[in-house]
Amino acid sequence: MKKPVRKAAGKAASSRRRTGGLQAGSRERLFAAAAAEFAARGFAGANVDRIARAAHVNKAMIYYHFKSKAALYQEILGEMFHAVGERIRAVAASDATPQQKLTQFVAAIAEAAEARPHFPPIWFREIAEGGVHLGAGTMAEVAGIVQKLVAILQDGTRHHGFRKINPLLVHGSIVGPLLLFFASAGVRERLQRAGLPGAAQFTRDEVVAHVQRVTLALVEGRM
Amino acid sequence: MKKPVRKAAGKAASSRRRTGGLQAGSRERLFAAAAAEFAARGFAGANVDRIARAAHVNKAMIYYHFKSKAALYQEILGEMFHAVGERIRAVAASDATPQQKLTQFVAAIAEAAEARPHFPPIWFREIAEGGVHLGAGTMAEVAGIVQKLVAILQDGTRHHGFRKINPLLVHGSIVGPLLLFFASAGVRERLQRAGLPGAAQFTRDEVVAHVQRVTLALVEGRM
DNA sequence: GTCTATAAATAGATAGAC
DNA sequence: GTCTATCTATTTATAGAC
Repeated sequence: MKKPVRKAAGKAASSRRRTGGLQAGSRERLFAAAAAEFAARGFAGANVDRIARAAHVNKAMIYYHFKSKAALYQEILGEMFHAVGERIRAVAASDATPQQKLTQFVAAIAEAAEARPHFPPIWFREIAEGGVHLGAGTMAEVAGIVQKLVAILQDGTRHHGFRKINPLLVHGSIVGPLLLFFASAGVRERLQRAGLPGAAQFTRDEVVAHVQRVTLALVEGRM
Repeated sequence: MKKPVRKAAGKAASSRRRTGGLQAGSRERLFAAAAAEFAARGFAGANVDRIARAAHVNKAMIYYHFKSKAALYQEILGEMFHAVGERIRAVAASDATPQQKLTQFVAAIAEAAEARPHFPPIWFREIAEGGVHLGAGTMAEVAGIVQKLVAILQDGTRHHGFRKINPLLVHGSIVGPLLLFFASAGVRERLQRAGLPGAAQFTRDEVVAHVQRVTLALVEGRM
């Protein structure tokens, strides 16, 4: 329960840079394999042996660099939300209009989901689990992302004629459909085979454009 | 893998009716406890001992009436989707206008989620897992639910001036936000404490009304 | 049908050699 | 830092008494 000290001194600069002490490519392989495992099977269902094998990393090595399976999972969660946050902050910091920022906000979420395909299912699972694995830092990151959306909407309401609307509703209408789309490829594939034509055959672009239209209509009072 | 024969003859009518062979209240308690466990911990994380204890049912009894933990889970999934399907079929069968049916469709999903609070998280997890636990019957039920929406939209397009729109997009814009809302109470509570005011304080009614507005705007071409 | 006790397998975590 | 071997706890599932 004690925050691990970030092994400060006594370590000369080595060839690896900020890889958490792991060999250069190992951390990437480990995170990729672990993310896939957590996405497919959930935290409890994930198997460290399997992760180690898939990442070509020794299992004891994982436990040497991470306190536990939970710690590894939390680092992955943190890294994922940090990546999303980076994109969102870039959008919010630009000098675009609030309308443009909203459109970009939607695109940024979609791009983050595509860059890390395991993020949507993991996030779905974490929501289902009540967020119990989210550390304080990651919670702050998530809150910060939503805050950026709140700020865009506030700016829009004050200076660009946006309708007053609960930002959380806008957030839900953006993130809900997007995550659902990106997380549900497997289920949609099955639904298609179960007799639901078209379930597996609509594209990422259609969905993004659709969510963008809905978002703009929401703030422009067309509903 | 062989469909279990529905234990036909040789069993005189007993005092219990269609409880799957379990004592009258037991099946309800078992399903409730199991749903809570699967929702909170996922399929792999769910513990049959814990389920048995919470339901005041003997564990061996569970294995006597269900083939395995997976079979129990699948029955719960099936029961949940059947309940949703019943509501949706009632909506679709009415003689309301397509607009009214859409509004009722949204309300029906919300009511189903409230009647079975563990359904949204379980559905999120199942989506994340690629739907691997969905039997053919349940898949058909899910497909049927979406089909009802497709039919409402078709009727609307043909005879009520609805804009032509991919029904799956409409579906995503209904189900995504609704499930997200109902499944995320825990996370929103935590987000609120992490400094996101209002995250935990918007009501079911707001969300339902919002999704209803979005849905109507979608088909009426206001976006 | 219902229970107790337990078999059998799985998987998180670590000791200790190198 | 990295590995093999293993300890230990957990947990699905069932045998067998009643």
